[in-house]
Amino acid sequence: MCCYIVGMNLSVNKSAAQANARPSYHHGDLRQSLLMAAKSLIAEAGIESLSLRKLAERAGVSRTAPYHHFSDKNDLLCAIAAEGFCRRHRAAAQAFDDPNLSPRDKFEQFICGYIQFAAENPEEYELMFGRNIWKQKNSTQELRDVAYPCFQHQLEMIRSWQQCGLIGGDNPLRTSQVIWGTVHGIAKLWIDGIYTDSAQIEEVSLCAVKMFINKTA
Amino acid sequence: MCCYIVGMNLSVNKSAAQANARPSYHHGDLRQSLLMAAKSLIAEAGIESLSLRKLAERAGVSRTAPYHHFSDKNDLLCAIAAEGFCRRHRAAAQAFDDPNLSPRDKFEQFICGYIQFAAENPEEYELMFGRNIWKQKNSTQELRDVAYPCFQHQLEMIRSWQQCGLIGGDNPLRTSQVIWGTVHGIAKLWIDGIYTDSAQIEEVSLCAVKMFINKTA
DNA sequence: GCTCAATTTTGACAGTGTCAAGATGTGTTG
DNA sequence: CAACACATCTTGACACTGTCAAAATTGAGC
Repeated sequence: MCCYIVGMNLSVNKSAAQANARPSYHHGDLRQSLLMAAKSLIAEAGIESLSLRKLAERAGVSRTAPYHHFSDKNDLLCAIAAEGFCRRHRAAAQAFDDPNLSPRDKFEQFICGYIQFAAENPEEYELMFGRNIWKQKNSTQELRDVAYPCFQHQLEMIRSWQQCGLIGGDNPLRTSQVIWGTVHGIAKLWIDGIYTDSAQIEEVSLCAVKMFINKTA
Repeated sequence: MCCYIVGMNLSVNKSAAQANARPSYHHGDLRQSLLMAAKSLIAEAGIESLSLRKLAERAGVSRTAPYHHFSDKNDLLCAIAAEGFCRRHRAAAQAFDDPNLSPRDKFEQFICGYIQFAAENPEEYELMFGRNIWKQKNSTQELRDVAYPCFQHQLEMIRSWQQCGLIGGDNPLRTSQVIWGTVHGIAKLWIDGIYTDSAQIEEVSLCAVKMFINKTA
């Protein structure tokens, strides 16, 4: 496989399998390419079927090349998860800071948005909250640096909804854990294929909103 | 490895590695032995580290022997999960049918009992509700036959609590999905190691109970 | 006692993550 | 410009996995 020897002008008529062969020995931005390829592979066939070897092949690189950019398979997964937390965090913060929305609307937006995010990116969500990453000492420092503020933000939102009397519960931390558990559980049950009818996830989300909102409010 | 040749009277002074070697070629009840060994292996080191080969070795049998009792690794896992559903179902039904408990007590018992079951048997719970088993067409008919009545029973309990005005929500199915989601989510977040402080799982459960119960009741 | 089916074994294959050692570039210093 | 150091990439190898095919062993029924 000496595809890196060919000059740029000669690398035109090559087999489709080598379509993504790079012109030079050094890839240039392999780390980013690996992340991209990994995300597309995961979206195509699920996390559990992602192997470093298939990933390397798709990136047009040898089996062990990824090890120079990620110490581990776990390290790679953590990096992808971190990206997911950033995306989700931005979206949640944006809705919460929208001055045109009432607290009630924001709460509904949070619940439905969370579950919708998980439903639209099931494999990525599975990765972000899967046991493989968080169990034991598997989580990278980078991942924790991104994820913890995300969790903290949720806590602050819950606290604000409690303060304006929209939702009940005494201890904000416990309340936050319950509500987070609810959206996480609904998302998980749906993603994992336990809820048989998947079309009504929106209805379930709205039902959760109604059950948490104070009737007196 | 001709350990099955030795007569019963000669099989006394053997190495510790062959402690669980059986006296005859045919095991007798290998299927049950495999289930037992699998459960203990899972409890020891988690599901993901369970391999059929290690399992066979612990059962004192060759690598491929399990394939005559389970068509698949997945088949074995489904069988273990089915056992878990039976246990959980019995416990839940027993509490619900206790005539000495008020509806409120039963509800609290259900929420706390569910989460406690998951917390005490994290690996088994992970197996029962893990994606590997339910995703795609992986679930065995046997597993579904055991699990679906379990889900149905939950729905009926929720419906009864709604009818006596203990909890809100209109559509019983949706309400059931939300509450199930809540306990499942709390359990999962704890099992997967995302809640940092694990000692207060009881408090979280009680907070969930309070948030769902109607204030007017 | 012989046959047959159930059960278990050995052999093999493709796939996985990961380490060690060698090959190939790129940049930096004399 | 030459030589060296270093980052990057490759090949080779190892142990481990699930699973199939073919052979071996055993117990039950005629």
